[in-house]
Amino acid sequence: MDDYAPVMTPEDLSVAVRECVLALQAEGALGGQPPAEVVIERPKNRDHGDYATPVALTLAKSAGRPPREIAALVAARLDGVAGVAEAEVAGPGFINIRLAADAQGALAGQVVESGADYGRGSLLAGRRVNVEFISANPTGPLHLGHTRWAAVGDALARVLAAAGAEVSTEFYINDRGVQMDRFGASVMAVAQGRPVPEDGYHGAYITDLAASIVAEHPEFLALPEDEQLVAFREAAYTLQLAQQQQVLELFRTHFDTWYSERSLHDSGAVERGMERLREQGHVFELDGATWLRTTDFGDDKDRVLIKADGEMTYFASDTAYYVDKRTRGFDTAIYLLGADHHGYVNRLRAVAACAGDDMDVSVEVLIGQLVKMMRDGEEIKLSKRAGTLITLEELVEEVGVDAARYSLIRYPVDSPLTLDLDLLVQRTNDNPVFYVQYAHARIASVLRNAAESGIDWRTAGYDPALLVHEREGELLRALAEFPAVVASAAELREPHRVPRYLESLATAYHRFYDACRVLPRGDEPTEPIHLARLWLCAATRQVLANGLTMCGVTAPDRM
RNA sequence: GCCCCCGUAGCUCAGGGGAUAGAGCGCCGGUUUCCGGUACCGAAGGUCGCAGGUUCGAAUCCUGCCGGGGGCGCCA
Repeated sequence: MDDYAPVMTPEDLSVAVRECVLALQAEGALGGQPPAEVVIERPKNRDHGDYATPVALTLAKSAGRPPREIAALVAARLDGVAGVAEAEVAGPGFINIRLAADAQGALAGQVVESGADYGRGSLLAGRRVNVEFISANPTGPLHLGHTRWAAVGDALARVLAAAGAEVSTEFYINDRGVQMDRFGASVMAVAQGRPVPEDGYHGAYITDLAASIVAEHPEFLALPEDEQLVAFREAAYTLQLAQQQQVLELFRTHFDTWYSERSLHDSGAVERGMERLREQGHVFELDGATWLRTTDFGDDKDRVLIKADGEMTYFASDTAYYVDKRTRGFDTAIYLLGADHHGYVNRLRAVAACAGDDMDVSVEVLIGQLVKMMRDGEEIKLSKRAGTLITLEELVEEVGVDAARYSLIRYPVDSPLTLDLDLLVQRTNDNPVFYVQYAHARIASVLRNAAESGIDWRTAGYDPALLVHEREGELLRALAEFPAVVASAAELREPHRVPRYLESLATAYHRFYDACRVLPRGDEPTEPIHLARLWLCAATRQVLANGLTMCGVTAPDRM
């Protein structure tokens, strides 16, 4: 495996085409703006070659020549490039390119050698990124609204890391304020055998919390009322937070930092944040309150930091928290928020600007639309009051972690999403996660069979020039796309591109498998083509596994 | 009133300025002596909400309108 032909990936091809253009321009054969980057497409129509580039069309204007003329020049030069079998002008000025079989087939070897690293890149190298998501009150179980973020936030972090960013995930614990007191009061009331206060929390979990706290600390009930409230509040907080953490662990969503709002206040970070804003000159006093002039930076109204009664607003905490993140060395703070928080976008951006940062770089807010659920063809109405709130845990129990995560990640976050529970448990093609996992399991099975037949494909190596079948080419080009998919998913903060890609890769594999026999039949001898196809299988398995891992979904060898 | 999101096949939805707009489901019809048929192939099905604009080129970018969903706090 050390003397196979050099690989020609789409990225390589883009560079090669650009070099052709630059050379022509340097020689004076072609005018116009030197292209910063050359677009390479994978044409849908096979008559248009393996790859195509519209570079001549984009160059035509600045070069002052017809696109087809430019395309002819570039194509002629491209014909001599190693790994390019053919380059021809088509249509209004596209250049259709066909790769040499060995240059395309060599990718399988590269993928297998790269292993888990294939797909990783350096697009975001050097960027320190904080991804904050969920950030629920520790006053109850995580529900469906949090679950989308648990999946998407985690996948986003993995995708950003794959693109080279230094990523840290963070959960902001809202453990301060009246909600906590209401929570504590609710648990205490139940423990005392009294009804929950009108403005309290009503779920059955409150009863469970009260019961386990009383079992552990019967002495709490003897405390004076105010001390008792604190005791129950703190004990319930500890239990509930642990429950959230445990469920998220189960959901394979890992947080590097659990950041307590209390610690933000206790550490003096709030004062430091306030100081930073005063230095920047955007803080002012009015009507006895202290304000931040966020309207200087596109917010529709100024915001109160300290109320006239001297109390900090929630906004003050948010602001200090942002400054704290920056102080901890993050270049970018990404926030994943629900649609009900879209009003926060301009506010957070303005906060960054008020702190002296570039709000287009330092803050990014992703707004997610709501999640609905269906069962038996009918929408499940979710209501806190009616107690039909679905928790993360219940969803996992019903459909499993893989199906839940995959189907939540599969859609752009800014589009509303309806989970069909009946579909998610189906082990059929209708269920995309099974379709992709099945492809992985199928390949694993082929590789197992190869090993059992004593075919040691890995040490035997392969001849990449043998992968000339149409379906082999399709599959190789699909594999070649993966790094660009990961890069764009990271750059655009759109992790859904990964599962969508995996589905197309699974299709390409099934099509290949359907048309190309991998293992020798019966007692046929092992031919070079079998080895080449085994490498192709192994490469596909690797990319499916890498992509599924990026989604936090397992890649099973058997199903 | 102001702000955000959405409008693409019968349904659920992909589609970062490129050639003849795609997938799954559903419907109709096919494919297997042997590697996982939980697969594959084919057919039918579209004024990409409407109207302008930018461009060599628009589902994609811009403006306006129509339709649907969500949101506005000296609350936390």
